[in-house]
Amino acid sequence: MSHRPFHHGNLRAVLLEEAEAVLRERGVDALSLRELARAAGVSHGAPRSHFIDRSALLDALAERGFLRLADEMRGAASRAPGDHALALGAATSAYLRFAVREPALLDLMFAAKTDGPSEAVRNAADRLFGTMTDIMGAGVEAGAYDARDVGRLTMLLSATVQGISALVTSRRITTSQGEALVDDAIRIFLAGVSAER
Amino acid sequence: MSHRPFHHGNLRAVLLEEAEAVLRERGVDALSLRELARAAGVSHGAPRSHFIDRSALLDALAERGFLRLADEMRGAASRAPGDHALALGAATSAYLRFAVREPALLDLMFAAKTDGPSEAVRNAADRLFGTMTDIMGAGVEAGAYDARDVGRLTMLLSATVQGISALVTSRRITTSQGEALVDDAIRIFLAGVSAER
DNA sequence: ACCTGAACACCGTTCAAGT
DNA sequence: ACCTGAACACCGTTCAAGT
Repeated sequence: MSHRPFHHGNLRAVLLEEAEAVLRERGVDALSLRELARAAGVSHGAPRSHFIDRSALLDALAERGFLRLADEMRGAASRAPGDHALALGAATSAYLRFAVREPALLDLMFAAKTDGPSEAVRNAADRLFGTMTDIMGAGVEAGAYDARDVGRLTMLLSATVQGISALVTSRRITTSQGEALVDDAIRIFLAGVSAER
Repeated sequence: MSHRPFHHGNLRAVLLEEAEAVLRERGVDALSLRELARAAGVSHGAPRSHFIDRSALLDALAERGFLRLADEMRGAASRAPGDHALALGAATSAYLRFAVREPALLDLMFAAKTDGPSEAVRNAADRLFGTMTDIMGAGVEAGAYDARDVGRLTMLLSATVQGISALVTSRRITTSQGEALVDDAIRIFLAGVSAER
């Protein structure tokens, strides 16, 4: 049975993987459903069974991007369980590395879509934000700042890391300038909140 | 003479203006050279005389975006010449308003292009950064921080404002949350740098 | 449930030709 | 110098038909 040993039930996964590669190597503009279909060895109409249109594919990519980034940040932070400052640095540094590795994907994740994000994308973005909140929450027990500052500190830090990533991926600054900037931001934020009260 | 009273020497300007409108109302994906040509009443090959290809048009849009944003920030800051904190708040708030007004354009300005920004776009981005540096520089005379902190404070602030804008345009947070966040960021940055030394 | 393949409308890009 | 219009290759999307 199944003279097409490859995609039987996993065409969706194959398309997504290939799409991620194209995105990484040639950018969004080079992403075409028909080309993905050719690469997967199926007819040009086949992707339709898994993605209603091109933007649905882009949404799925953005969704997976958020989930991966959340995982990578959580993983980085967990490798320095005792030291909160170190964990925070590791997590933000993981964000920046993701940005450098997948610039077009990050663009997609924060694209200004006219109708706003789909529910799936929104949920995945919330997952990332939740992960960041968890990481920042650990700073309270470490005595780095007050519990009631966690919310806005998390928002502020995620915005700043995203902004620094945008500067790096758009080639406004180098990766190492970006790294130094992230370190600066964390230090100044922590100094700033404690100086404020 | 000139039975086509409209575009004689200004087709380029007409195309750009129409392109900005399409970008604002329907996003980048809806931007087509052929449609712009139709709207301008010229043949589909005509834009070629002014933009070598679609990405050259996008570059021109990004370039103009940077120049406009720089102007708007400078204008906002100059309306509070005496009070540096007020001027800084006005300038960053102008950034955020630009982001809300032109989300797709801002995306274009910070897009992660595979080959990096063109020279024209890079120069325009430098202009924006120069404007921000000038605005931050005024804080030294006002005694808000040390002259040698201006560089990284400017980088940090521009990254943060860009990141907050991205959160707003991607509908992760509301505009008013974004405004509050910008105010927070400025206050914490200024508290942080002075606490550091 | 998933994929094929024809059909349609639209696009970017090139280029010889006009003015 | 700028614009026209044909030509080409490619695309997204739809849909009846197959398995």
